[in-house]
Amino acid sequence: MPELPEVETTRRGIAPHLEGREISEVIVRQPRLRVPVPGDLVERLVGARIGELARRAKYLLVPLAGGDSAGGHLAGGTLLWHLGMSGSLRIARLGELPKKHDHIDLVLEGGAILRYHDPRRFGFVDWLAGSPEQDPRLARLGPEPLSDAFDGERLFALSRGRRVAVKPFLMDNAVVVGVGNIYASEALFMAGIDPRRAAGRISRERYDRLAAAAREVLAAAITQGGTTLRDFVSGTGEPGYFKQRLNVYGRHGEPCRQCGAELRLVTLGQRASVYCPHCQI
DNA sequence: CCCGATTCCTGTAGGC
DNA sequence: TGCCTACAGGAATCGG
Repeated sequence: MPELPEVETTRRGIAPHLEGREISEVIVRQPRLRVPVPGDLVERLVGARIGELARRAKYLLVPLAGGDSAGGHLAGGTLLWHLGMSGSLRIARLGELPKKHDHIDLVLEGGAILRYHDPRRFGFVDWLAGSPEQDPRLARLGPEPLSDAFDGERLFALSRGRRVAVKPFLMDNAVVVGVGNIYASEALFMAGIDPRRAAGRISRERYDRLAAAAREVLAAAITQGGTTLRDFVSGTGEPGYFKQRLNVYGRHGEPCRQCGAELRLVTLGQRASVYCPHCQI
């Protein structure tokens, strides 16, 4: 499911096919996504030229400018795209027939198609008129986990007095963005921290380890093209290969790769959480 | 403010 | 080409 590494893998995969190209046609087969597809999306996009793709948290940002044949009065703004938990964006060839759950196509000049597939429809695409950072969905987000603004000091400072378990704390987008269930589980294993531990009762030193672990696991996952559990494919249609590197996520009942103890499953913040009762304290 | 619960959706797994 | 239920989850939202 798309977390930060999967969105980043998608951005890198589709960017060379999109940037600088004009959108010649837009096909919306299913407008009922998590957020309804804007009624004027097609007229906003047709004729627009795509700028440099960016990512903020798990959002993909597609800036639009007026194209040569647009007339121009509607061109501009930014697409805000979220892949939800089963969404993928990939490049399809002109003439490749859509399959079930292929909800949106952006047909580009030159014949490539950006195709959005999302069986569970938890994702969405929205159009923003102004600065993306002023959108309420982006305005209150914490720092990027791979930026200098994310470190053990921040985790320590924000967690004082908090009784919530450290795992949902790490998954809180106001604390740090982009860390979903998979990578929170893996980072806590790497740092040797019990996911059930109250966030406010973890030392500064251990938060330094946790921040470093989160950074490391996310960077490694990006290198591997993300994690494919079921649906995820990159912008070029490839699965991600980080699944084979997972130490705890989805492995409850199996032996810990470090110590051999049986991995345990608990629920924290309404999310399945797997941990090693021996290595994580 | 803090925290837990609920909601959206559909494919898959597991029990019978 | 068996039916039924539980579960997966990002993030907005609500209630205590």
